[in-house]
Amino acid sequence: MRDVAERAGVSVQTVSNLVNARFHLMTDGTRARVEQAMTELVYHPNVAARSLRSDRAETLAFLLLDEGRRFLADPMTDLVIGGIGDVVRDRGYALLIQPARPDAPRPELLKPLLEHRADGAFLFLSGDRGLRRWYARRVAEFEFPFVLFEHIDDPRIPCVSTDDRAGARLLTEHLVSRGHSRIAFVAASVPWPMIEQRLLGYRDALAAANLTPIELFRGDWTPAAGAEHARVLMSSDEPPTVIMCSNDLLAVGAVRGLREVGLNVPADVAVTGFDDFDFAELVVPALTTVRVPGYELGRVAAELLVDQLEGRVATRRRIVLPVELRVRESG
Amino acid sequence: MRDVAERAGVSVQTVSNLVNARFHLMTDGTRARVEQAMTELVYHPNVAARSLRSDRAETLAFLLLDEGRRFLADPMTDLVIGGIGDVVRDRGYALLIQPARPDAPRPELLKPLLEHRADGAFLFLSGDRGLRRWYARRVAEFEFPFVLFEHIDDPRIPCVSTDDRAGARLLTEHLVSRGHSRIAFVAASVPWPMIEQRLLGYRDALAAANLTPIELFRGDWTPAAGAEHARVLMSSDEPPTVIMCSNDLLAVGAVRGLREVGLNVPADVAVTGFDDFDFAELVVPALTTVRVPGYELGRVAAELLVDQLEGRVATRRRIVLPVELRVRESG
DNA sequence: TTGTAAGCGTTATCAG
DNA sequence: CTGATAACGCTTACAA
Repeated sequence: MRDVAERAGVSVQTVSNLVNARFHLMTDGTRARVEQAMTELVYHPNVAARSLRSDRAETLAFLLLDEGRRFLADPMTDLVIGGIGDVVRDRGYALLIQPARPDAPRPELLKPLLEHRADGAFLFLSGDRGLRRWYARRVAEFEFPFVLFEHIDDPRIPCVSTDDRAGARLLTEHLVSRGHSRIAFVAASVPWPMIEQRLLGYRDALAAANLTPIELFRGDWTPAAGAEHARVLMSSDEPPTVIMCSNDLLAVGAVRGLREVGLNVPADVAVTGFDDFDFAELVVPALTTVRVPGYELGRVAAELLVDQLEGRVATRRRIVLPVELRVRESG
Repeated sequence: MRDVAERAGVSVQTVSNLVNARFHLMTDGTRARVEQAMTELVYHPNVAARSLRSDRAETLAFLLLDEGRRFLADPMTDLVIGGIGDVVRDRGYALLIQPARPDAPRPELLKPLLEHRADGAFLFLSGDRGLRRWYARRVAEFEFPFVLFEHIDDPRIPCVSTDDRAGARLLTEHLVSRGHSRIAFVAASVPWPMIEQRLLGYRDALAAANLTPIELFRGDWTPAAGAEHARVLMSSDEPPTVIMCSNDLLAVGAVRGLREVGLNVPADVAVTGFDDFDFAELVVPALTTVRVPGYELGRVAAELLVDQLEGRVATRRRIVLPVELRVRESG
């Protein structure tokens, strides 16, 4: 910066003003000279120095608690990060992704915040509810701006979510209306807020129809796990007539698992998914599922956080996005 | 840091030494006292100050040239980032993702480097070959450590790639051996290094078998584009007997497009993919494709870059990973 | 409108 | 082994 100032024959102060778009503090001639000097020297401000001084990193952190070794393999995570990424880029921030395992309190998850590497955070957490709360409380205690991806009661906490409970209820009601009475719900073993809501919606609808829940929690979110679920359920004494999978990945696996034991979907057993990932309508049979707007969810969360950071008063700090039933061939 | 020093009754220097694991510069007693003070004050070093002083951000940048608005939606990009992410985390670096459009020279792509936000970069570039070279040259000129995801001749440039050309040749030969003589190759309109190699492999095999290429470049990498390709090709005067799609996403779309006009795969027309994404063996019919080790590619690149950064002499600076033919049901 | 000088938290140098 | 001090590049009072 000193070099630029010297070359343009002005003080560093003026260069700084220009970099920070305070154009009213200089003549047009000065501005032009400084700009020329900047281009000639290929000058770029050093962000470390800037954020040391201003205490703002202009970076937001996506803090992810996920047991998978390859978190980017999860389509819902991708959608959410995609939505966040588009917004924060447009608003001039960088995005830092920090994953950790959901099995125990992990200090590294909050490191980007504590080390002043990020100005605020998105909390996309799985695992035990108590542990999730612990992280949220800690971030709140340190007074870091953040947005939580989970609907919780505390009105002081900004949170965004999708209406998974309503979606699951609709889907279950649809299945009941088709005459099904033995409806199984399957999910991976690690809890996720979205999945908890889907389970509640399922139970709501079953209770209303006076049916008995059949619930199975095990494995991860891979098609292989879905196939295994299907095998386990179909070899029980009273096998279900529908396998309601808590996401599309499990569903596509369940379909395959059923086919391998000679069962046809939906003729012999129905299968439903959840999320409506791109492939859901491409597989055979096309999946009946619930569309969850993950990309939008990310966008909304990012807007909420950036507004919060820049001191704008958010109109709403607790947002729930609607979901939509998609009836196709599988159930 | 000053607070920690005061509380422990030592100088800031000693605290700094401890943070930087220079334990031999203090007594065990001092060390224990300082560590206690750090925990009590929940102290975390400020990375901005550290990198200002040391001129190292301990961050690596993934510089991506992709026309898609939602770059994370691409499975190959995800795999590569996943591999990189695992390695850089283990080696103590953060990863910054910076995307830009491949249509023109985009100064923002190199900003993380120029602003000293990152110490080195991964160049995952698409678009015109000349433009790709321009970026690589610029990064090299500034002497930033980097790794290029593309095989190029210049021996000074560290690069990693997969043997797409050989894979495409094998796949084409397989199709020829099944008696096909009208084999079409389809791809999106924006060039990618990997795709260029696949095209070359396809042409190699066709030339060897004395067959005429049928090539179609248009649209993007979505299943919808694949369906459109299929429609265009099948309505031509001499429709092909195989549609060789340059990735699995197009292939799954092509299968669907064919079904919609009443054609059966592989009975009426064969379809092949490329990459072997997770869904390739789950769709119906299961895709014949070529397995490209994207995750491994990312890992290898990250190891190369970190070694380079930390002054270790790389054993090899130009790495090509093997691919594998996967013959399934579709072709 | 422009210039001067202090200070952000850390690390490196050098003296005790 | 420990402590004082300067410097990294920038922003922001405040002075000219």
